[in-house]
Amino acid sequence: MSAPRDDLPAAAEAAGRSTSARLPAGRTSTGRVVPEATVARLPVYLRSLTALVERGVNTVSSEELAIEAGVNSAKLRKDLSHLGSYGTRGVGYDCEYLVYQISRELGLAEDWRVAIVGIGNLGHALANYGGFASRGVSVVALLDTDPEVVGEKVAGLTVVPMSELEHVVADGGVSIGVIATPGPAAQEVCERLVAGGVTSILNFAPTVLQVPEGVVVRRVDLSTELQILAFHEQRRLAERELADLGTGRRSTGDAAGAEGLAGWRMAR
Amino acid sequence: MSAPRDDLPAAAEAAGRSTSARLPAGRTSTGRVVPEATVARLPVYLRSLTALVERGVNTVSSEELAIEAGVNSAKLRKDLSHLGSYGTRGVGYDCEYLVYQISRELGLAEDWRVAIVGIGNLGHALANYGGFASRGVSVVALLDTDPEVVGEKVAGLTVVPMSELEHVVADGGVSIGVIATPGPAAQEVCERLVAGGVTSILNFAPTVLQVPEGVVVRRVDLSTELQILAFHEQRRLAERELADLGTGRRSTGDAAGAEGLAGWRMAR
DNA sequence: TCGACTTTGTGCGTTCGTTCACAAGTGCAT
DNA sequence: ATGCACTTGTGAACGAACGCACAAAGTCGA
Repeated sequence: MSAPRDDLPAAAEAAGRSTSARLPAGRTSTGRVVPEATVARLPVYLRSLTALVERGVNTVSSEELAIEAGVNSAKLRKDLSHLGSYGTRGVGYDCEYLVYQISRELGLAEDWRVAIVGIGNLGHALANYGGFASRGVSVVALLDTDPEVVGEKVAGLTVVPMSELEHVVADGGVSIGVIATPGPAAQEVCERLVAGGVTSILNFAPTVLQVPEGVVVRRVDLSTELQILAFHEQRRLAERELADLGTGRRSTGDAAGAEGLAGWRMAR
Repeated sequence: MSAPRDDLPAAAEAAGRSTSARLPAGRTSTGRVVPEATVARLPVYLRSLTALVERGVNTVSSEELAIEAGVNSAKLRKDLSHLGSYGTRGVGYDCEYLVYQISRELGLAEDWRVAIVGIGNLGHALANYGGFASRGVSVVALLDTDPEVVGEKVAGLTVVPMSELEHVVADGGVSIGVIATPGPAAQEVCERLVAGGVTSILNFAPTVLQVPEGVVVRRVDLSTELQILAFHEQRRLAERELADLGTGRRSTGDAAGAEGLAGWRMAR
């Protein structure tokens, strides 16, 4: 049977806390260094794991979880090894325990408060998105300039006017700001968020924000994503043409066709 | 004058990742190879450049453009050098010409057709997003299951029922699909899109899609992004606590406060 | 207790990406 | 012309990330 590590919510302290004097950027509470690339994948693993738990799965091997998460199994193991040795050789990983450990690593034990600025369609979508409400992150404020929108109830919260921004952010203990405004407004909103004490920003506006040192910004840009896809489309097209020129029909073009379809669901 | 620019910690990796099999790093029409990391930044440069053009700027140096785009100038130059030698030493780059070259490289000369599946709040937001309508990418179909939504006019298009999917995609020459459905529906939608001939997918659902070889998937996941920010918040918190332990209260917290604000706008 | 089998954790070579630093080119003033 | 100020393009060093392959560590059945 799987290793019964029953130190779930309790042993957060026992686990790490080497509390050595120096902790240069990059170290976590456990003193380990978690590479950025790994951090970016942890949420994916977390989601796959919670899905498994809900399906009643107790234990999962790196191979299975890797398929679920769409990564290489060696990479998965290395990623997890950065958090500690939480697997059991010959068995795999205890799903629930791993969920707990990854959550802890990501800082989802605390409850980070989020304010969303700009309650258009996107802002609505974000506010209503139940996905993160569940753990670690809770939306506590919605703001907009439009008098039509202000006062409206969205996802159980009342939209407040932009003039309240600093107030709401500072008093509400908000540390993460989400910008879903049109591009031109983004920089100013950003500055006001930071002034209110926000130190992390998720920016959906098509703008590169200028922020003071110490503030982390992540940008999500729809048209950027589409343009990257366009690039790949074009490249594929060029390759196909080139291939056709040569042997008639070999290589990549087919992969997207019938042949590839046969095996595409092997994972599951 | 310390640089106020904050290097985005994870910019390169960020949200999207290609699920498809190793595409042999893109060759351009000229036979050059453009690294993925560069491709991911080109849209940002493109946006900065078009903004400059609109402001009436003719020429820009790598240093200026780099600030605008939030990257290191050496990186910018190397990125651009992958497209060819389009700059003039001692002068800089001709904005309009560079816009043209980057557009061409990204494949925005062609007009890629996009279908959006799932017209909830997010789907609405995407459909109405004017940003990409302008160049290279045009939304030609909206689909949803909900009879309430089907028939509705959004952004000048009528929402059609999901049963039409393969038909609309195949006949409409759609090569890029955007999935904005709830998680559970995503995999099936994906399969049907591919069956209709889509070879690139932008997935907003919280799911890892299984696709046949040759199909490129980029994933944009809100809660993933927030969890990454939570990680950084936590790390910063830990560091601050540790710093306070040492010298009383000269903490990094101040950096986000008044002190940092002084210089943060120098770029502009 | 033993041996066959499974799966983790990681050392290592490779590839990819970033940054530095500077030679080579360009325009301008003199 | 000549020299100066400026900026590109890139070689080279560095660093991060990937993935293979395997020893170590565990399980399970007899």
